[in-house]
This record gives sequence, structure tokens and C-alpha cells, in this order.
Amino acid sequence: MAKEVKDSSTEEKIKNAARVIFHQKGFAGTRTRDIAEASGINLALLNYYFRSKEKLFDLIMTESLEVFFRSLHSVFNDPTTDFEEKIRRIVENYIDNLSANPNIPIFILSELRNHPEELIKKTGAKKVFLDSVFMKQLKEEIEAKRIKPIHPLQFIMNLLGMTVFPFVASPMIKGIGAIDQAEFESLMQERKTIIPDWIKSFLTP
Amino acid sequence: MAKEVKDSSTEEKIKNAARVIFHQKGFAGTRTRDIAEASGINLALLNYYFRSKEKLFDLIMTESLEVFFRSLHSVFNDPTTDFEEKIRRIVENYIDNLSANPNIPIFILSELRNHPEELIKKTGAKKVFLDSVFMKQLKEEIEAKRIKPIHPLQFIMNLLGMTVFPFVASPMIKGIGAIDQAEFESLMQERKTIIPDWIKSFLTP
DNA sequence: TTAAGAATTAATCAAGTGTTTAAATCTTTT
DNA sequence: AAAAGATTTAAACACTTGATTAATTCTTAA
Repeated sequence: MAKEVKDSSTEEKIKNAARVIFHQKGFAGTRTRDIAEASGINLALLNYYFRSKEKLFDLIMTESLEVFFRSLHSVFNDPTTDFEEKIRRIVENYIDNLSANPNIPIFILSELRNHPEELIKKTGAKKVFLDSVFMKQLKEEIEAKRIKPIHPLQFIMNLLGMTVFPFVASPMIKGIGAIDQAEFESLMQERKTIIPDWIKSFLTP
Repeated sequence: MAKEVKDSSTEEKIKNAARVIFHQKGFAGTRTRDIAEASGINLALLNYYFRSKEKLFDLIMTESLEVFFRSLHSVFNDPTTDFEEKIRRIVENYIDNLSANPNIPIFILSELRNHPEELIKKTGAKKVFLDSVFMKQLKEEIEAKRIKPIHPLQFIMNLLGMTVFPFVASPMIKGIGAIDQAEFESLMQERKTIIPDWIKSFLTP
């Protein structure tokens, strides 16, 4: 009956440390001893609670995919918002999520090279993106000639590129711009409003 | 005096195999035995020619940074091309380079999280980007009110985001779009012309 | 209170990993 | 052709790493 205590102490401590380190160094770069040390627990407890490094990793990865994809599902499929409004919400939602978890994109994308198929399947990415209300609305807007014709994937690449890439490349951005974390974050906040503006301007006929 | 032979056989074989595997799996995920096997050489030869896994890695990383950054230096600083022309050339140059070396961006960016400072310094990124003729021209265009005002870093993030991100996220793009490598490449070719169009459209006042 | 189960610990194991060694083979020079 | 040097090889070494074990401490239920 130590379930409640467990969830909020040892088990959770391990998971939190694991998330930070996995996000920073990836699966191969992370040693179970690092996780144990960072969470202040005995090495054996990692296997006691999670069976193996890989099981723990899968847990963190599933959670991370949830943050990266699932939070968008509702926005993409909200029937009550129009196309423009969805763009604003997607960008804002993403930038908020990634500001709180800045290492998630590079973590997911770099692990993705090792197991592309299964991870993609896990996300249900196709459902979330291409089969969404958002994409239907994009096509409608194009048919109604309210926006310029564009391949849906080209559009998604622009949207994600402009929104996600700065987080993937943040050390590089900070380096070439000679700015610190605070300035970087402020630029990201600014992007919440200007990315939708840019998108609108290259979509309008 | 076997120097000529050496460069074109064993040493080069190791380097080529190392490049492929490092690009795919990163430093931590690569085992020297994998490199040896992939290049068909005895394990000890890796240390015979390159001293250590880390020295070999540094060599590959330096080369990769060269591809990723230095090829742009001349384009960024060409005084004979105007602002618009430079955008076209940068995008085309990048897409050509990355089509030939699609794993370089995710490789560099994921290794970058471990050693941000030194790697950034190695690239001379600030010189290549912010202090370039290209950025001077951007400021001139803004002052002359020929384009909308924009923070140089915001501009660079859009340019790189739209150009580089698809390569970083290619497994994801292919997954969510249900397309194969050939279709992906064709989309990338298309982007060579449409990215400059998009940029132009959101820069014009 | 005490027995039973859960949680924690230090020590250890077995496999994996980067590297080295010493001998063998090949190449070049005289 | 023989000596000297470069290259290659199989084997081993030293260390790391994920995982397990067996004992100990803590917690809970009767």
C-alpha cells in the first residue's frame, strides 16, 4: 500500500531525473548510473522500479511524444475554430510547450533516426496531421481561392520549420546571434505573433 | 612512402565508414567495432590510423561543419549578388548540400547539445552569418523600406527553419505524409524555388 | 508487538567497449 | 636478396555498464 508514497517519491524521482538526462544525451549517451546519481537513489532501484534502462526510456519517450504531438490533436481537430485561428493556436501552443520542454524536439528527432517506423506509428502522426480538420480547412481555403495553392506537406514543413526549428537549433542560434537564454526566450515569445503573420502573408493570393 | 596508397585505401575506407555511422548514430551510439566491420578492416587499424575513437570523431565533425557552414560563407559574402539573389542561392546551395548529406543537420545539432561552446566557436558561425554582407544588405533593404522591418535572427530562423528543418525531421515528414524517399526528394527540389517566393512575400511591405 | 511484505543498499556479475600488444605479413629500399 | 620499415592481424587487457543478488532496513497489517 505504499503506492501513493511511491509515486510521489522514489519512482517519480527516478523518472524526473531520467527525463532530463535522456532529453539531454539520448538513449546511448545516458548511463543508468547518471540517472541514479541525479535522482539520489541507489542504482539497483532503477531496475527495481522500471526493470531495465530500455523500459524506462520507452516510458519517457512515450510521454515526450505525448507532449510533442497529442497536445496538438485537439487544436488540429477543433471544429469551432477557423483556419487562421488554428494557425495562431498551433503556433502558440507549440511555443509554450517547447519553451517548457526545450530539449524534446531534438531528443525525439535524434532517436527517430534509429527506430523511424515504430516511433512514427506510436504517434499516430498521420491522423494528427494529414487527416485533421485543419488540413481539410486548408484544402477548402485553397478551393475557395481565399489562399494560394500549396501542397499540404509543404505547408506543414513551413509551419513546423518556423516553429520547431529554433528549439532544435537553439545552441546554434544563441551562438551565431551572440544572445543568452533570456533573449532567446523573448525572441520565441515574439514568434508567437509574427509566425502567423508570415504564414498569412505567403498564403494570401 | 605508402602515403598515396594509404590515403586512398585503408585510412579513407575507415573515414568513409565512420562518417556514415557517426552521422546515423552519433558519437555515443557508435562502436568502434561497427566502424571496423563496415569498412572491412581489422579493429586495431582504427587506432593505428586515428589514435582514438574521439580523434576520428573530431575529424568527421570538422568535415561535417565544413559542409554545413563553410560552403555558405562565399554565398553570404559575395558582394556581386543582391539580397534577393543571395536568398535564392543560399536555399539552393543548402538543399543541394543536404540532399547529398541528409544526416548532417541532425548529427551536428544533436552533438551540439553536449559541447555547444567549442563547436560553435569552431564554426565561426557569427562571422558567417551576422557579420556577413548578406545581413548588411538585409539592414539596407529595411532602411530603404524596400522590405518590412525584421529582427535579423528572426529572419535567419525562418530561412534555416524552412530550409534545414525538413532534413532534420525527414523520418517524421515521411511518416506523417505517408511518402517515400523519392517523393521527399522531389518535394525538396520544389522547395528550392518556393522558399524564396515565400520569403519574398512576407518581406515585401 | 510481531510477522510479512516492500523498499533500499553494497557488492558482484557478465557482457560490452575502447585500446594495446606482440607477432605475422606485406612493401620498399639498398 | 635481405634488411628495414609499414601494415595487418588475432588476442588480450583494463575499464565501463546494465543488471542481479543477498542481506538489511523500513513500513504495514494482523
